[in-house]
Amino acid sequence: MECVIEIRHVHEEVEVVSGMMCLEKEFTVGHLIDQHQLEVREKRCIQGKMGRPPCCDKEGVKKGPWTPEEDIILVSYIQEHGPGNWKAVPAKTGLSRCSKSCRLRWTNYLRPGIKRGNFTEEEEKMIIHLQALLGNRWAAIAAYLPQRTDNDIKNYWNTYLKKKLNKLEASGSEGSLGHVGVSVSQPMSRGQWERRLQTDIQMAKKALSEALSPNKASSTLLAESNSKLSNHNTGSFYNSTKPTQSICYASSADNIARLLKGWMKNTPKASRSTTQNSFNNLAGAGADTASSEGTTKGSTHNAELSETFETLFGYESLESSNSEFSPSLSPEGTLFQDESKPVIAGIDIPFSLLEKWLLDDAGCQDKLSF
DNA sequence: AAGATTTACAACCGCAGGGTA
DNA sequence: GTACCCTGCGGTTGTAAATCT
Repeated sequence: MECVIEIRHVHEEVEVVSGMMCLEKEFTVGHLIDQHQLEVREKRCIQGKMGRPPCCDKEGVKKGPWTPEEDIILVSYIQEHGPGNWKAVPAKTGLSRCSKSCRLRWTNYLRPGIKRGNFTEEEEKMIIHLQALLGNRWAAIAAYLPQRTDNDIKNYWNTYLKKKLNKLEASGSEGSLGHVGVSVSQPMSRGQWERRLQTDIQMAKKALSEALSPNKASSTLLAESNSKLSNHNTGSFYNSTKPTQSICYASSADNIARLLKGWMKNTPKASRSTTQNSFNNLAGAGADTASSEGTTKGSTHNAELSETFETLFGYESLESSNSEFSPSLSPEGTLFQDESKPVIAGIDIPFSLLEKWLLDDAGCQDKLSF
């Protein structure tokens, strides 16, 4: 295929004025892409090697942090085709990323419904409860925290909660976490270990059933979700000293949030309730960032990108966009999380056999009105 | 103020499992 | 049955930002 494209330079980027890239995806006039992307595509055109580069091929596969431009390309592709078939994504988007990287970027960052920022007290409790019950099965744990990714939870556990629990254990204080019966690895005899395990399981069962009770924790959880991120540490149960670092990626999260906001217009009420909150949080966080742009680097770039999003996708046009792209109706069902993820607010919480068994055993069934 | 250290989190890597030809 | 492809998961690493000395 002949590579014919007319462009004009706009600052660091190039704007497609006319023509078509040598990709299956046609970039419309006005589409802004960065110089690097253009070079990559031009190079491939020249080499006649358009198409999918081998996944994880060491050469030609970009690694490291994603740029906002790459995010735009990925999101726009997924907007058109929906998530899935990741193997084809690099080829079809021209991204110099392996399919895995694209999938991870989407599932851990760009996908709608992701809540960023500090974990709430309820979320923290849930993680502790579930980790005690399920171990390091982060995907399973994430299933009970609809707005958090397994990666987020895993990171939070490894960098913060685990240390906090170890500290509490080391100080000999049950502290505020004693009630959850959390196991903290420590040398102990088999007997001690078994007794401890039994206690842990019993307490975790109880704690989990309480945490998952729609009348209690779940409603609280959702209420928490509605609260502003800035209030997270106010009156924290643990009086968390974790520094506020809500949105490190706000410069682009703002843009992504604005883009994705359009999608939510097509989302049915039931699923929107939780997701919209996260968008509000996300957008709000972005707005917060914007409000303090004087101290936020790249704010100008940020503003430009926001414009780019509007230019590219236009919120209004999304009103009539493909309903397939509505998060709750996604083909994969993974726009939020995997399809097995329980709807915390929606009463229907499918438990695994193990969890059911554990909860049944604890006689907590009466607390769970599924 | 500057260097050292810690923290937080995005991203990568390797493996496992499911689907399919 | 099996080889291959694709995806998901959990462990780990790299690095920027924050904090400390």
